[in-house]
Amino acid sequence: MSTKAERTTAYIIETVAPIFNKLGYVGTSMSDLTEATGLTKGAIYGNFENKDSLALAAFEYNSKKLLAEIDEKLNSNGTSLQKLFVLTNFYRHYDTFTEELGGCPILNVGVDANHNNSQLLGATRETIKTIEGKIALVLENGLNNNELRLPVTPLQFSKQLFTMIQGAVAMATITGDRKYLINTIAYLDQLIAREIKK
Amino acid sequence: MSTKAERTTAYIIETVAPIFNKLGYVGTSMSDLTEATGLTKGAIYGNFENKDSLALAAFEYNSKKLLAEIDEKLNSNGTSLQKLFVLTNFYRHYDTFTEELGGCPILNVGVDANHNNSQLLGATRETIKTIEGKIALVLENGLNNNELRLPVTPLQFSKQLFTMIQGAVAMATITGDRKYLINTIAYLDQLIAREIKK
DNA sequence: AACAATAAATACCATGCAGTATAATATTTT
DNA sequence: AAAATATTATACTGCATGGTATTTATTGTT
Repeated sequence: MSTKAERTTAYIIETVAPIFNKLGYVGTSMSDLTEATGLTKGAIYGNFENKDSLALAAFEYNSKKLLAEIDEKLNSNGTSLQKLFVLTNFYRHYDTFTEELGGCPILNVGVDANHNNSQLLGATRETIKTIEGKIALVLENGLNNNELRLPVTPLQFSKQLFTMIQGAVAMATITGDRKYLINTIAYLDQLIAREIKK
Repeated sequence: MSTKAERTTAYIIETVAPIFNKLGYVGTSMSDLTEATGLTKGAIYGNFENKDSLALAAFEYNSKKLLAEIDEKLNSNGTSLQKLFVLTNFYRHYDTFTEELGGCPILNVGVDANHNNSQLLGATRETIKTIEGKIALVLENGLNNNELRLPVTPLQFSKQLFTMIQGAVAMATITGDRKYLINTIAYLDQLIAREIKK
């Protein structure tokens, strides 16, 4: 069984993660966090060194949730092509998935941290690399199994795919219109079916 | 000739615009602005009611610069298709263009303002609508001149195009890697040449 | 149950924040 | 050039910020 401190640490992180994601690093104040958690600053600073480390833990928490979900989709049963479609289908409803995270962590933290917090920015870049790698792996398997053909390297195609997806995420986030997600995913499904399916 | 106040107002806006764009609304302090402008708070508050109105003016300034550039590209001589290629070429070097703006105003302000400043968010959405409309107009002319065929409405295709572009902008911004721009634009040029050119 | 160790609450810094009233200085206008 | 006006600098609010030292409460151990 876990100790008290471990449990409150976990509680703080999961409570605080969507707030940091929504309001940004500077936009989030310690009082926002004490209010949301119902704890005092003493409790929070007893479990985290400072605001920085808390924000980083919050991002890692959200990042892990996202990566776990993507992993699950890409490890589902079926051919590489089917895995890709499961992934695109996930992103079709990405807005509802990211609701409890406080929005897309990559977009929000990536942009927010860009000129303000190099550590958070680095963590975001790592997450991006990881996702691109995961998709590339599926594509590579598809190549090896003779399921599909690619005009470029697997990693390159993965990056291209992910860029388009994140474009839809950005536009949907900023405009508040999920049609950007729906339409982009529809386009990507077509692209996959026509361009890389063998 | 312009009055003194008008000139300093303009000076403040152009000096302050990239700072707000880089650091975000909450991330930018009045002392950042007095330091950058060399003026005192008295001078700034003599020309702007508060931080909000200054941030809005700063965004409008950046937005206008961007819209003017896009207008110029889309009004260049040549066929609709050529105009599109001039536009994609502009976005290929978008990172250097937005350097003096402090980054892409749509991405930065859109994400930053999302849960923090509804007025700025509204202004960003307006800018997006305007750009999408401008591109759609070119596509419409292309249709009328029998230059191209579209699988969807001009506005829909415009949105799709812009989404992919903004995806590249987002990824390039977050990762600091302009290859995202280059590769996405290369893909879009191909797409335009193969899919919609008649 | 009593004690030791840990965790959380309280009360408090120093500092930076947006914003303002007023004084000083430019700039127009006469 | 002098007077009126508009513009900028100074000095100062009140408040919120991140962070901390210390006290109180809770937990785990003998």
